[in-house]
Amino acid sequence: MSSRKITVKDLAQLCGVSIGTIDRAINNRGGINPETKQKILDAAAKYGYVKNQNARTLSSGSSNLIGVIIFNLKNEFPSALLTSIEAEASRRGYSTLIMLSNYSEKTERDCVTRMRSMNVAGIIAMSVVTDSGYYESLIHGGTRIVAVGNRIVGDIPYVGIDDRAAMRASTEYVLARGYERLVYVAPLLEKAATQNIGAQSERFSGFLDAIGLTEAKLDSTGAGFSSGQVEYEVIDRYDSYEWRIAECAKSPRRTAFICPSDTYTVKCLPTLERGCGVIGFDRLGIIGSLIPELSGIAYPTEDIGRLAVDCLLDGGQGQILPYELIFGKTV
Amino acid sequence: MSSRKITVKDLAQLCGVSIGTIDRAINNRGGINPETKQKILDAAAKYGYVKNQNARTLSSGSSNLIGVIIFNLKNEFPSALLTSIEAEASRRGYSTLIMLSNYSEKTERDCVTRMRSMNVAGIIAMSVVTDSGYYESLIHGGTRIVAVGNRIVGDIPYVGIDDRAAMRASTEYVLARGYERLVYVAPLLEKAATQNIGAQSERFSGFLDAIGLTEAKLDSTGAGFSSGQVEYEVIDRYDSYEWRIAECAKSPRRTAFICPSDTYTVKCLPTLERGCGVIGFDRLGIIGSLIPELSGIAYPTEDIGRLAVDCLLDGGQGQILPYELIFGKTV
DNA sequence: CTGTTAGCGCTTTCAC
DNA sequence: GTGAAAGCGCTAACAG
Repeated sequence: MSSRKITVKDLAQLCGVSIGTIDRAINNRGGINPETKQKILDAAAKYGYVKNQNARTLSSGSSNLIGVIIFNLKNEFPSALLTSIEAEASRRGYSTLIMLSNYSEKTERDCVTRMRSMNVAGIIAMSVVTDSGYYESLIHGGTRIVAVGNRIVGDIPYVGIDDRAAMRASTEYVLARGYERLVYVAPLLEKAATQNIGAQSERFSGFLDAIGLTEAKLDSTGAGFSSGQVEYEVIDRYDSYEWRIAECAKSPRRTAFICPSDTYTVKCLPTLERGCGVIGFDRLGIIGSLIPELSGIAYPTEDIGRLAVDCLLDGGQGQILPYELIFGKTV
Repeated sequence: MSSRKITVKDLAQLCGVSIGTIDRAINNRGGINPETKQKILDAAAKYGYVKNQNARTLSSGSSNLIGVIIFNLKNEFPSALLTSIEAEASRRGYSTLIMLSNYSEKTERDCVTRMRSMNVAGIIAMSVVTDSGYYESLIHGGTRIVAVGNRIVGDIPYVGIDDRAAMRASTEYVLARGYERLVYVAPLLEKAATQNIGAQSERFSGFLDAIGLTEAKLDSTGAGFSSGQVEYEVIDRYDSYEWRIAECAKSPRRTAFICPSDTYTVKCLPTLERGCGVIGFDRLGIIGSLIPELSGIAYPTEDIGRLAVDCLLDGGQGQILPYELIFGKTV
């Protein structure tokens, strides 16, 4: 293998044609003699020609890079999402530029800037940015954006499910099963004030929809409250939340735990032995194949990743996918 | 925000200087009047100038992209590794281009080609390629490569621990605790023939070292064998391996499960209740904070990611990091 | 200290 | 069908 990389120019010389012809062959455009084309392709293969993407991007103005901004890789969701994004991007000839925001709004903006400086074809973002104007002005400036996981306020294309409706349906299912006490387990809610936790807020709204309460009312009644025959409790702080789950499980009333994320679902599983119900949300990875089968919402991560890429590249307006409520054995 | 991106040329016009001066200011090189520099930087900020990395790379010949090839994102290790690589790369002003090989040698090579076509500064790879000549010729051709997770045969720089020594120490510790039966749980070994499962093979060698057996001998004795007072068994196939774990746990002899990956460790945890011992390998994520504390090797993923980036950028020869044997409560 | 200029490798007209 | 040439935006070397 030679040390310097071979270029179109070299190839032109080698084949005794002009670089224009090389280009026609390499990018199989029309208007070229099949024989010369074959000759060129053979030479390219023989000499190990690899096209310089930077030059291509610079010259053509469009790159084959898709930027992906996610919070981190600590949960199943971002990993799974990234996997399907990468697969679809690859399939369509694009590469994936990943950056982690670590839930920092500033970092997220830095990522966007860096991505723009590389002329990415577009950006798929699980955003924490709360200022809706930011992405709107980017879009206005010609940068393509698609939001996943967390919806961005304003009219940024979003690919995902209707989290609110899903949680509402999920909760209504639990109510229909005759539980007398519902415990909503969402410690992450404590961050709602300072961060865009979009999907989690939506889910909580769905829960409130189902039990016929507004958030305002909830605030005035405190964390524990009741409505009709049913008692409710919301675990909305990280502080010793596992202990609180265990405590709730001791109630004499038929209790079900409603988890808006399987991160919490796993913490509730031990309560099954006390006869409690548990319903989850996400159903990614191993948790989807538990025995007994877990009840809850299956999040279509695979589809979301794929469709986000398609939406980005084909210029769609985003879309709301159907969710699936699994009637398992744990509720 | 204007629609067209502003360039050095525009900036030069705006500031009434030449593009050479703009360059000196933007890349803060010497030989420029502090005042003009400030004026230029102000203008750049004001007009939202973002440098075109493709042009920079094309012109300078060096990019700020680091390619990372991993099998997939389904386990804790690649996710954690990617996290630390991304952090260090970011810190040093580099971005991370991730591609998944899905354990396919062909895909891995495609990834390498695509990365080379983008002029990445270098590639960090968890490789499955078995042909050592491949990467060697790449290196010879000027591409920087650092292997992590799986060592690549030949003298490709590798950053990681000495897996063999670690497993040997781990096994010796178990032996010293007086167990009468050791079950090595490594179904992945069934892939050894067709794939570079490097680290896993090393670990198995370490296990054999500890019990004073060679692989050849093992082969001739079959999966079950004994040496001195101690009995050994190797679970080296995926086929109903969880059931086999459960069966092994029923033995009247004091049994310990040796897991060369925590993927298997979690499957063995239920046997603790029968008085069995379990020792793990990796200790990533939640498993590191289990109660009772898990015995086993802690894999320094954080350091590996960071050092792999440094090694790649600073041209080191790779390095073997110290491992840590945690004397937990499960053995 | 600052300006000029020649590329980097590829795409894309526009002639022939 | 093919060739020639003008950029894309930036860097770097060389004058002034």
